[in-house]
Amino acid sequence: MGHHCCSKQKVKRGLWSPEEDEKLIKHITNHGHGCWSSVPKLAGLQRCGKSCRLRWINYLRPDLRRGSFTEQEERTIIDVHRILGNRWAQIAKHLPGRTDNEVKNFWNSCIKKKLISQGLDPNTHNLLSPHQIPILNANPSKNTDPTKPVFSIINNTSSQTKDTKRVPSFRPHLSTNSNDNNVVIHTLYENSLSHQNSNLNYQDHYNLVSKNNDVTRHQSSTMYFSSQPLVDNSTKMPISLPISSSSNQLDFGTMVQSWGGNTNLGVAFEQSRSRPEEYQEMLQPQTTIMACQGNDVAHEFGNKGLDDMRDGDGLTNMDMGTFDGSCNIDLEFMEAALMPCAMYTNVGSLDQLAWDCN
DNA sequence: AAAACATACAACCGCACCCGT
DNA sequence: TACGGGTGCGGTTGTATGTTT
Repeated sequence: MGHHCCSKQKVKRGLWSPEEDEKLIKHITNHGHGCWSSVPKLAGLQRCGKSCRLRWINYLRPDLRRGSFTEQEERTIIDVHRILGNRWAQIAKHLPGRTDNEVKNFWNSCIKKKLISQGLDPNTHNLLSPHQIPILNANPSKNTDPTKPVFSIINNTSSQTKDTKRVPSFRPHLSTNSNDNNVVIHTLYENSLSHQNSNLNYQDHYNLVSKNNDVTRHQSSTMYFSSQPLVDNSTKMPISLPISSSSNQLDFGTMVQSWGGNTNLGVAFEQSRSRPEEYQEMLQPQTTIMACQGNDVAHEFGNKGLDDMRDGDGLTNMDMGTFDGSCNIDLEFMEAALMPCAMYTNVGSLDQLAWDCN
């Protein structure tokens, strides 16, 4: 069956031969394409106009840039895709000489897998949802091949009962109040999330805290924080933010404040002082962010986790890159708690970390 | 060496939109 | 307003090539 536009014609399909290419190039070079449906007849081709157009646009056009994508192009694709989604033609406009088809193929064959291996959902660019949690290799020090992803995707659905299946139900509940430290607390959602792995069980709400009300980018760590509404009212799911990342460091900064108790712990961080000079001014005032959650998980995170990260200068340094394997943070908790706060992290660098998941 | 499998990319298909009649 | 042709777009399929078993 041919295309609608040429269903009455006897047309050739499949790969183009060099002779056909030559005919098409010659015709368009001399006469332009004009009306595509008339091109095959004028060029002496047994093809439909649609096929000619596609061949010209995607392959024969002289201004096409052939060859593999550069890192810069890849970054551009990811950044624009985060904003536009699968609008390949729009994305391709940001890449001179590239076609929508080329971008789409590159995305599907390469970028998509790369994002998944980094624990990111290629559709939303957020961390993968809890039931798709990418489990960090229990002993990453054994993973010496830098080309291999540090995550593998495990679908836990079958091992979970209906009651404990971790399907977050987000109910936007935006409110703002301040504590004595002038830290603005935004309660983003109430999240009925039940988690019974590792004998942990919590059902609480999460908060996002920042000292300023703007979307803030934690430059040196590629972690992102926002005090803007982060829930899409129609889908009730977190909104992804159009932020690009360039660093592959994971640097939480320094903990400067904590408050609350076992049921509502807040942890505030000061940006790492190791961030590049050029960002010092841009990121003022010092960003303070937190993960806030409840029950045992908070306790575990707040006490054991931070203590284990204490370094020699007496401060609780959260530079994840310095972990030596003694840290006992519950990765699942981290994701569950941080993702609803719309924190984005380039987890590709997590191969620097050594976790003791036991 | 050959079969099976995986990957990349070219091409196709169906649909939606625009525009002229 | 309805209709039809032309075009563009995104999803999907097909195929050549590379890799593994």
